[in-house]
Amino acid sequence: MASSSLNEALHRLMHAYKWRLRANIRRHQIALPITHIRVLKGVGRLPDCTARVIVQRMGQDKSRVTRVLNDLVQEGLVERSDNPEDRRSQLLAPTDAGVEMLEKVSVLEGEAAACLTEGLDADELDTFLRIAATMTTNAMGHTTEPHRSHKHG
Amino acid sequence: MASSSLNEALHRLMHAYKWRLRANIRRHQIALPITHIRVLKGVGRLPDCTARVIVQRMGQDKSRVTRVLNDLVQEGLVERSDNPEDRRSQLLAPTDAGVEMLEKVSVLEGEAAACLTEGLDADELDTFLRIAATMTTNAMGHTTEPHRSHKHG
DNA sequence: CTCACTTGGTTGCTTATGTCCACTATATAG
DNA sequence: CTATATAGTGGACATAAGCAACCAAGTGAG
Repeated sequence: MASSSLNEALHRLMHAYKWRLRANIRRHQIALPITHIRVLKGVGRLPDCTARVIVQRMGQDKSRVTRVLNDLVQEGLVERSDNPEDRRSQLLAPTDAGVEMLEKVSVLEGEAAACLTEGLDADELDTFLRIAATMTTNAMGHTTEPHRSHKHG
Repeated sequence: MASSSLNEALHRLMHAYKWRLRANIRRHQIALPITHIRVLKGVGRLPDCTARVIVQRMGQDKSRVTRVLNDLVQEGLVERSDNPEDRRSQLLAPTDAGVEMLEKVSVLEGEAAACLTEGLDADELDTFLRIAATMTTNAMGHTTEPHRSHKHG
């Protein structure tokens, strides 16, 4: 039946996709885990990027983002600078090495996407993306919200 | 660019789906992690199930499956029995408690699937499943094989 | 039969990922 | 100023995944 199919299909797809990504990362000799790559991408793409922005865009835990960011700074791929508008936060930007890395990553992801979409036409891909987005929204938005920072009223 | 969209869409979908599943698991007071549930499902569904079968079906690491199975046996949800056809392996079957758990799980997954597919018609869902399956195959089958399971050539 | 090799399973170790909680410092509302 | 919300950090822990070494049992070749 459909429900069970969907669950299994998603699990399989997740696993396969991650597997493919990892394989590509290896082939390209990139020493970064997937999450780090995603965060780096965020930093590179978003203009006035702060940790908060990353957290919101990726739906990840704050502390996780902090740690990943620490790693990226450590590796010289990202730089923090004071945020003139809020002294609690810092602006994030990729270093030259970070930009270089981002180019590699772009290639890598392009390859992964090309691999996955082999045999699919643009129309199908489009449909898939649309449905995936719908499912994502459905999954997130239902019962209680994912993370409403603590409140006590 | 489509490739970037696909990558991000998959990441988001993965995250959202897992999140939804976890929320449902909590609601149903089931004390099993996702992987354990999947393995239990496999054991329940496949007739002459061994660890090897699970490994192949789920594409998971052998060691992981072993450990999960140990947990499930520990919790009294699965039983091992000697495999008359191969003394290296054991046949796996759910206990009564396991069957009971499987029923709960079935409900839970049904709910998750229902949540995800809200607003999608059967046709769209079907398309999604087909494309997801294609992508999974594409992702797995490309460069080097993960493990060439049993021989066929 | 023995020998080499394969296969099913187990264990140890390491990394990656995700979540919860507590805490600091700053911002902002009343 | 006080109370509370927000941005970020770090600790602790649970889950997930992978790799390598290993044992025991099967299998095929000689």
